Amino acid sequence: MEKCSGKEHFLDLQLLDWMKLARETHEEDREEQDTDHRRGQRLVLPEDGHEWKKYGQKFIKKIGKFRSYFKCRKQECVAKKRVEWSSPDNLRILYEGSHSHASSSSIQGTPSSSAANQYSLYAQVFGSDQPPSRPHHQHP
DNA sequence: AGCCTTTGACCAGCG
DNA sequence: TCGCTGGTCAAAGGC
Repeated sequence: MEKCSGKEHFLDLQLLDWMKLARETHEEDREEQDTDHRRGQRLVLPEDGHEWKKYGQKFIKKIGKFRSYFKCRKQECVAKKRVEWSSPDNLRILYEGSHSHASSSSIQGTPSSSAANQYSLYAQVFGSDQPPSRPHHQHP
C-alpha cells in the first residue's frame, strides 16, 4: 500500500473534463494525436503549455489501462506526467513534480488558455506540499 | 539530416 | 527466495 500512501503525489485529472474545457476554450482542435499504430490504441492529448517527451508506455494490469510516461523536455525541469487510458473516452492524467520554468508553448498568455492555467494551477498546488485527492488504485 | 515517438529489454521494489 | 509489476533506458523507425 506504500505506493498509494502519498509517497508519490500525482494529480488526478479527468481528461474528459479537460478535453471538454479545452474544446470550449479552443475552437480549433489543438489536441495532439498520439497514435499507437502497433496495437491500434489511439491516445489524444490536449496541450498544457509545456513540452513533454514520451519515454515509455505500458499496460498496467492492476487497473486494466495503458499508461504512458512523459518527462518535461526542459533539461532543468523534473516534472513528469503519466497518462492512463482504457479507451479514448476514458483518460486520466497524473502529474508528478512541478515545473521549474514558465510554460514554453505559445498557448500561455492567450486569452483562451484557461485550460493551461488550470493545468499550471494544479502543478502549483502539487508543488505546494498540498497533495490533491489521491486516486485509489484498487484493482477490480 | 535531424528530431520525436514507439517499443522491447532491463532493473528495482514488493508480496 | 522467487515471481510479478511498475518504471526507466536505449535503439530503431518514421516523419
